[in-house]
Amino acid sequence: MTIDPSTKDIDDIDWNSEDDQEIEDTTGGRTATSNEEASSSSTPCSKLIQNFVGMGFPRELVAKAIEQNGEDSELILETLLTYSVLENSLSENPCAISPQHKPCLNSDESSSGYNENFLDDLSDTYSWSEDDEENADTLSDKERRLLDLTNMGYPMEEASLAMDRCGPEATVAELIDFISAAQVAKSDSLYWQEDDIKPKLKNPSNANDRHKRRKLYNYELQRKKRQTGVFDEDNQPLRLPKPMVGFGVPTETSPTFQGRTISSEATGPPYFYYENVALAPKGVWETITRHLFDVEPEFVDSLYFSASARKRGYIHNLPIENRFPLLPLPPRTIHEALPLTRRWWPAWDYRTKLNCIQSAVGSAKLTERIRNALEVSVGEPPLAVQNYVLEECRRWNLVWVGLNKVAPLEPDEVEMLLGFPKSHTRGISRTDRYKALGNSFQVDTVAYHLSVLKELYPRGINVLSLFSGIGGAEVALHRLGIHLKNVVSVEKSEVSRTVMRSWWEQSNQTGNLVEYGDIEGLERDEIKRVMASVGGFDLVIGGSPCNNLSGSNRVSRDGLEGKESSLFFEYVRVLNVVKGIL
DNA sequence: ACAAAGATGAGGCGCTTA
DNA sequence: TAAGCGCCTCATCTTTGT
Repeated sequence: MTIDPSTKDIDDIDWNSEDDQEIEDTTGGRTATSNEEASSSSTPCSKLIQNFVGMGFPRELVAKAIEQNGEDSELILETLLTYSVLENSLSENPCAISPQHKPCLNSDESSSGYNENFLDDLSDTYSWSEDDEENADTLSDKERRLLDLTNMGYPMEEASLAMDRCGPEATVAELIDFISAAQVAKSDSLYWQEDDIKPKLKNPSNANDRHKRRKLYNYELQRKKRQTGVFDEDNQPLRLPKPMVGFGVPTETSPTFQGRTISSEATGPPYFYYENVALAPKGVWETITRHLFDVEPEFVDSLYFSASARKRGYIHNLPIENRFPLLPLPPRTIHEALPLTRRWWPAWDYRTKLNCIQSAVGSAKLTERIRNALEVSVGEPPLAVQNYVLEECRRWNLVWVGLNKVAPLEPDEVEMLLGFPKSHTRGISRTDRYKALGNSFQVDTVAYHLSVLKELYPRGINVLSLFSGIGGAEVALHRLGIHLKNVVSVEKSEVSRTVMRSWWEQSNQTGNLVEYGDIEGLERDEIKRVMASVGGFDLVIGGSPCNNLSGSNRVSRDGLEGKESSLFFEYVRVLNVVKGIL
């Protein structure tokens, strides 16, 4: 362990001036809500069904809603209203029924393609009486106002959020004002527009096929449900959201969510941020969540920030409002990120995004094998050859660098795709560079989540960085323009520590860097001592080893109890020590 | 010794089809 | 519903070459 009291000049980083590209995520929606009365859901309550059927909802929908929500009448109602809103927004022009506030900001242009796709085919699937008000006297006051708003054409999620934010006494007019304000802040791009690599749902040719439409309808509902990142309290398997955008990404329309509630036990400071692979074996994320104060994981695929995919789960107690991305926004297609490949890219290789960057790369021999396979034919190769080449390209993330020549990404290119400065890992062996980079954060993704700290700590922060690797967290904070007062870094690999220290010096840091090698040897007294010396920690950040969780591991994918991945519990231990001392 | 190449599937999910 | 298919995955270990 060493302390480096650097006394360099103020660095000349181009602080991205304020929140230029700030995207706000105040759109309505709902997070997981506990259904207190769901315990006896095995007996479908016919009275309950009658009640909702009496309101004008189709019986089959009511049954389905009960199936989904148990017997919590409020949840059932919300689900049914969601069906209703979906129905209304599809069967007619949503804006046409909107009041002066124009609630559907992004439906004018962008949703048209969406509708054309398949949703308009759902329009006449179900019908129920339009005048729900007739039955409104059986509803609570809250439910009635919710109905009012949805009948005006406001999305259910936004109406619900507005009611929660504005309190029980708010008038409908006030609620409308809130919703409108939220919508103004909303991005107008739609996530299904651009980057849906392979749209799985085709336009059903027979629009009258009721059964097919039902399937699509259910699919859409499930999608909406997954978007909220529902985490069932009964230890139900945790489902990954699709699209995997967590609480929102800058480049896509945010999923609807309703803020979130974090237990007092989990509330910062200190803020904590934990990361690992999204596609871990079953039960792993449930366990991780349980040990991190039951905070719901945020699953994000970095392909929304980069030209390469990276599906990761993040658990943190940071605010999720007023995030902003690093600028400039990085290229998000292969052609933009690697323009020189365009010239050689064959039309039959329709990849626009790279797969996840891993720690091993394809060999030069493979490049030769592929070249040989391609050179036997002039012009477009036979389908079998295409398939072989594409398979290898996908498996090894190869790009076209010459005629009939594919190659793995260069370390510099990997650095760029992951958001690191060019040559960040220069000076270590090529193999080590690939390995260290493959184990690292995607900087833009993490920075987006951490961006909320800039406002909270305008004078800089103290960071405890566990499993630092090559310093993804530090680079992210630095690029955000957050001054690093003290960084206490714990990293086992000497090679990675070298990269980190080298970056620290080259980026003219004015704070202190304290390095440890072994997290297991970092005991309570030492933590206490170092905290006293730096003045406590504002952020505890780290991604614990994924070795035993990653699907790529064919030898020892042993889950959280695996040799390396069990170090997750060291993260928990150290975090709790820090919380205890603070 | 060091670096590159090759061999080594399971598991999970989305989606389609029977 | 269930079975089947396509796709992807922060990797490890041994062998070979320099």
